[in-house]
Amino acid sequence: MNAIETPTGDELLRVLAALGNPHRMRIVAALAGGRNYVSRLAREIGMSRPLLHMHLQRLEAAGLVVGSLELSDSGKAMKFFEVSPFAYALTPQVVAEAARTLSEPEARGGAPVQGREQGQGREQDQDEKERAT
Amino acid sequence: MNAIETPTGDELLRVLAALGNPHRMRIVAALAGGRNYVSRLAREIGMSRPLLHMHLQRLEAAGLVVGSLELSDSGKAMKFFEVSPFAYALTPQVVAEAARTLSEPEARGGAPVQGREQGQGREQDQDEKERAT
DNA sequence: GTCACGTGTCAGATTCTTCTTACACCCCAA
DNA sequence: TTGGGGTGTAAGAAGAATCTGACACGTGAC
Repeated sequence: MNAIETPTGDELLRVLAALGNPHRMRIVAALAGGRNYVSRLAREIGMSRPLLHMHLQRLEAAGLVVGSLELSDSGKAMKFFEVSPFAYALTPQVVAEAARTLSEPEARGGAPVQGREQGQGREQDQDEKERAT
Repeated sequence: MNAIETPTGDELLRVLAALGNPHRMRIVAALAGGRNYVSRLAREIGMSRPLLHMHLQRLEAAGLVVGSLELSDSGKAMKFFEVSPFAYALTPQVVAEAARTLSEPEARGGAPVQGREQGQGREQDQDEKERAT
């Protein structure tokens, strides 16, 4: 199901913000060449593990990669990551459509729940005379 | 010429970072509905003009909108903006391809030149033992 | 037990982005 | 000259993102 569909505003926003970072682009690129576990990936791309961990969280929250904790043959728990086959089209129309379903800042940054909370319909309507000299 | 092509790493990065912001998504959405000039657009989407100016700069630097200073019939100089017909495909392969041509942080943030500086071929190769306790 | 290698997470410093406020300039109308 | 509406930009505050270093835990090999 990697057909190109219309994402919600928050989803597209998460995807774009996640991919709009050079480190995360490199991470996705590295994982596109095959799955890998965190420590090894950190070594390969020259990044500290805590940092990589954070970036992977962001990518996973955006649905761009998926991680699974597996047991190696030697009994060590290793977290493998791989890219999910995402496919987004980026055009003015798509952006315009997505922008209509953008939620408020609090709802976005607050809790990364995937349950849709209803749009509050709050549009901006004040006529903002900010030039008050 | 809005055919879907392979962007350079820096270009794609600028596009994604530019679009990965709720305000800028709304700006693109508003401009997708027709061209507009800065002050009016600021009033319509409820944003201060200096702030909108900054966001528009970012969008223009990413090539997503184009602005042109025009003279109104009453002689006032007005800066009109409109969306450029961009079209990017966002898939792991595209990201992987783009990531190979990512330049260094200084070159990215430093000067937004569009002249292509040749890829320096610097891959990460050091084996980074960051665990030095 | 100790070491090597895997996992995760937290606190704090640093750096980047965002946003407001204030200023300067131009043109036309009253 | 004053006022309204357009433009642009710069300084500094506020906030968010990034990054490091240190900690805690688990397992297999020596």
